[in-house]
Amino acid sequence: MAAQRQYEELARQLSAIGAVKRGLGRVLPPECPAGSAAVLTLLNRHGEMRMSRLAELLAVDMSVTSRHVAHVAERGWIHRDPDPADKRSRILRLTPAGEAKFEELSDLSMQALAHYLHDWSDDEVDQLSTLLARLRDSFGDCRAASARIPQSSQCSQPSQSPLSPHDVQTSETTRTPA
Amino acid sequence: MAAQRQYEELARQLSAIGAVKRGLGRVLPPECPAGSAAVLTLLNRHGEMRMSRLAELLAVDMSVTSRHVAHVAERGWIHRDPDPADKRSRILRLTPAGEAKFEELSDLSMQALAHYLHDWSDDEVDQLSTLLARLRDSFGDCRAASARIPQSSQCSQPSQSPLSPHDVQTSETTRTPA
DNA sequence: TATTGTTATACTCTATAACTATA
DNA sequence: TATAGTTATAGAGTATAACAATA
Repeated sequence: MAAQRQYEELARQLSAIGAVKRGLGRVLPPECPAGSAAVLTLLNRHGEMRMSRLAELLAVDMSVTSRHVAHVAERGWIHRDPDPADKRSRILRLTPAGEAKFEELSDLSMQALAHYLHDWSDDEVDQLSTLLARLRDSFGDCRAASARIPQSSQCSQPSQSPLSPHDVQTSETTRTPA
Repeated sequence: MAAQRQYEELARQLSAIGAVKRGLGRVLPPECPAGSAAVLTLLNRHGEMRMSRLAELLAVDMSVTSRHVAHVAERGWIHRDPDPADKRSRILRLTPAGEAKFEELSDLSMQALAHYLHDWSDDEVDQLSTLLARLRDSFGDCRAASARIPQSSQCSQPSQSPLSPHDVQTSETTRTPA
């Protein structure tokens, strides 16, 4: 449990981080905004999945996911095949064109990061990634059920014991068992 | 200079951090969206300033700043007095009502952070704040002049020697000497 | 009845460009 | 001519609610 002074500083930094995200977004081609890039990236990384799973990975509402997915589907970058096991669902997967587009986006992003972070050490990049993953995880813990925050108290649920850098990564894949 | 694999991971984490920001934004009262809260926070922290300075601290265009400022001014949370030294400029400063509103927002944000990050150590919070500050600084370096990113190369300008945690904070205050 | 996904609507944030007033 | 700030317009991202189809 940190001091208020530290939380204030963290809140300021989080508020300011939007500028970095916009900077990275500016290297993307106009036909592929950040939302579309996120869809392609997650499908490339995790393989085919349903809408609901993608919505969880994106951490946005399903309606938002639906719009992003429609955008990339219209451009032929993904297929939306009906799920034989559940006709309400659709299975999303990259097309060859989508894989090519992902590679193009990835190259652009990697060049930008290599440019801006040229004087960062490997450890620093890793540390930041790990802390961001854990940050998202800490917020995800208390989001789904009741987002109510009790007056100046702590989470009442049993604390998920301190995460090792390796554990953090699992949050993405364990939150949707089905 | 880190490996592509690390940049990919960082890019994913940055893309996902929006969920955290939205989570924090949800604790704010409806009459004070995140943009307004940022204005109040920066004026509270840095004291009175001009629009152009605030736009830099917010890291958004002046037109965006103008809208956020108009919103908080309409609610009586700041004053916009003409600058006697330059009649084009306006000096922004918190009103007593604005200070009270800031305290209210601060309390809400602090409660939320204390809630979600209850199992974070002091060091971890500090590390994340420091790395985020440095991240913003690294992107700010190459933003103003020519945002062109040379094909797979590095910044050609003399590298600002590795920052200590303390140096990072100065970037906000040194970028606008006038 | 509950769940998956889509669509309609509204709101926030942002950038570009045109404009006013002043330096 | 250049700069500080405002406003109009457009676009991306998001959430809520109503809806259709299926479980």
